[in-house]
Amino acid sequence: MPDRATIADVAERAGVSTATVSRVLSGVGVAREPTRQRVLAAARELDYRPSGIARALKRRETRTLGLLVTDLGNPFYPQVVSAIESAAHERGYGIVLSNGGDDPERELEHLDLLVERRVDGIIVASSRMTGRHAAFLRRSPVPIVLVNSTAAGSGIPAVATAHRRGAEMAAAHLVGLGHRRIGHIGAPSEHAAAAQREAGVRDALVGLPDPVVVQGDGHVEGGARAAEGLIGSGVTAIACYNDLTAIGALRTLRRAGCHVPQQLSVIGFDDIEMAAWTDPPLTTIRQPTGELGRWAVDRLLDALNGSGSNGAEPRELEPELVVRASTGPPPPE
Amino acid sequence: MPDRATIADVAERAGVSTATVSRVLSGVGVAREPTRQRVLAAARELDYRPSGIARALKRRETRTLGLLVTDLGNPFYPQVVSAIESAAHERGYGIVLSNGGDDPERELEHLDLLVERRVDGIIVASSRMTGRHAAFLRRSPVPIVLVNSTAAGSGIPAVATAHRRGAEMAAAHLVGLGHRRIGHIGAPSEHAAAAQREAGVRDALVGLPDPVVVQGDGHVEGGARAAEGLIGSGVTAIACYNDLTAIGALRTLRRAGCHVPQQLSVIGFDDIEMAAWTDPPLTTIRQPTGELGRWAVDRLLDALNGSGSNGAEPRELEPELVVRASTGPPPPE
DNA sequence: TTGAAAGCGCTAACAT
DNA sequence: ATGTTAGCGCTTTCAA
Repeated sequence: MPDRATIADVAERAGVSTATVSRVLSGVGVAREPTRQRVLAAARELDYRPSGIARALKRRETRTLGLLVTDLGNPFYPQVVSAIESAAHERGYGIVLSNGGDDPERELEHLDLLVERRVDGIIVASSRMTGRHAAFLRRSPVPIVLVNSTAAGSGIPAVATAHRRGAEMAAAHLVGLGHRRIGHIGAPSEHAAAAQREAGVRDALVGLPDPVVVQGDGHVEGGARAAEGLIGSGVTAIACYNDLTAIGALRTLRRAGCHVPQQLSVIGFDDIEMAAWTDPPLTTIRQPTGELGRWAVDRLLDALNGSGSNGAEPRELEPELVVRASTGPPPPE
Repeated sequence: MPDRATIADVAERAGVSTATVSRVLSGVGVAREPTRQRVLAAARELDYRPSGIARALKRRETRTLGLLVTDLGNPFYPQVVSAIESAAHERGYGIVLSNGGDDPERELEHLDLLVERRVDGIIVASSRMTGRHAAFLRRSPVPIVLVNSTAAGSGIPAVATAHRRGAEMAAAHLVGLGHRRIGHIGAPSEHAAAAQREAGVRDALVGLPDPVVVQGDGHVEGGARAAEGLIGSGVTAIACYNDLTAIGALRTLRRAGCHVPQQLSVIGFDDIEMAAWTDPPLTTIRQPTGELGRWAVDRLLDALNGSGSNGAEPRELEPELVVRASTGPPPPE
């Protein structure tokens, strides 16, 4: 492959200085029309592509954002990644993807690499958020924003779904259908949203019996196991921590010969794509992934421009109830 | 934020030249131990991180690979992305993610951006591959490798699952169970693997009736619709283009009151995570995503080092039959 | 063993 | 309206 044309090559061919080429191509400053045309022609003929590297070195910004994801295995995250990529792209930013795994050490290493690559900012999308985790994120030499998890008190800006509100909507939906004894399959406390979602369920249950709470693991297996504990507990509906949990619960119930929603209602959280494909299709709370991505990117860019309404409260986005077929009125007594 | 320390700052603090700092930190060349220590200390004290940008400009390589994905909506791709990211990371490369969408125009634009960012090479992961598509990929000024789709005759290196072989394994599994009349739900021909998978099914059916082939769309909806056409066709088993298709088929069959696998067997392809969660859990052909990622990265790096065993045949990787519960013997006559 | 200096390809003052 | 020039932060000859 012949070496790529540089700005000097274009300048020479067009018979102008590199400065002029730069001006014409970046549309900044002015140039007489004939000059402009010559430059454009030369650039085209040489198939010239400006070097983002050289530009980044000069401008001291790469127009690149780091995206650190810990759990691409959860089908919710690809949606978020996709949304973030689109939002960034629209604003002229590229995304360097880092698959953190769940090991903070490894994650620290990834962070370092992102910093060496001189990303302008970093988005961390992860459901789990421990204190240790937050501690080293705070030390980042680059602006960070968290998506869908908050590092309480760390001052790290975050944008998240209104988890508590969403869970309340879920439980309220069940109550509205006539359910009074409600079960909740929760997630371990390192899931940043676990406590809020449980609280939300309780919010909807004022004046009603407390929910029967059992612990899952945020995945299908945990949901399946936890659901066993709920069978015969007298609950007529289960609000699950997330869709994966609900899918597990659905499986257990089916195997136990328990009909959903005739005998028991199940509601999830997230609205991952496959929620529509379960049997019965899952009623759930949709997280606004598109908005989440857009806000995360915008907040980060704000921070870069110093116009940071920084720290402050996490920005909360409203979720939405999606009624499908896994919920219905409780069975008659 | 105070400006990041540069190599000059470190040099000054350690009382040496920048050249020495560079040598010590990149471990190239030699330095007396005391010098080394002083440099290391200075770097640590200043929390120095070399600028990958400046380095890239000098070395003319970014140690970054572009990853162009067209269909993050298909749950198979996150697995591939994850595998590629890990493989690249292990070899010291970062990944710039581009979410192509399915529009070749848009994709071209993404490609351009990757080139401007001076990625060292590009991996394209996409199930669809039209002639037009291949045509512009061939013009890329940067080495490309295709994952799981081949651009026949384009000479673009590719690594893919042995689709034909996999489909044959699927159909052979059904035949082995005693099935003789087999249905196949295919995908539109712009899916690079569609033809091969159909051929594979036929391969396993020598001496048996031809398969009954109906067309899906590679997604759940298409699978569901296509399966309707198969009910009452006399087939006792369905080999599906992929898992999403199979999930759609499962849904249709359940609604039609047709028991799987007692009355009809269903087998998928891909082994996406949720294949294990369907009801019944889906028997399928597992694509070796980890290997796929590793090979793709390695092939690309080979091309970068000129040691390209280039063009040549697409490298084919062996899939694996995963038997779950959606397949069984045909019903007695 | 270490240092001086010349770029890598661009942009942005500053001149003209 | 256009050109000259000084870097951005590194690596890498080449000299000492």
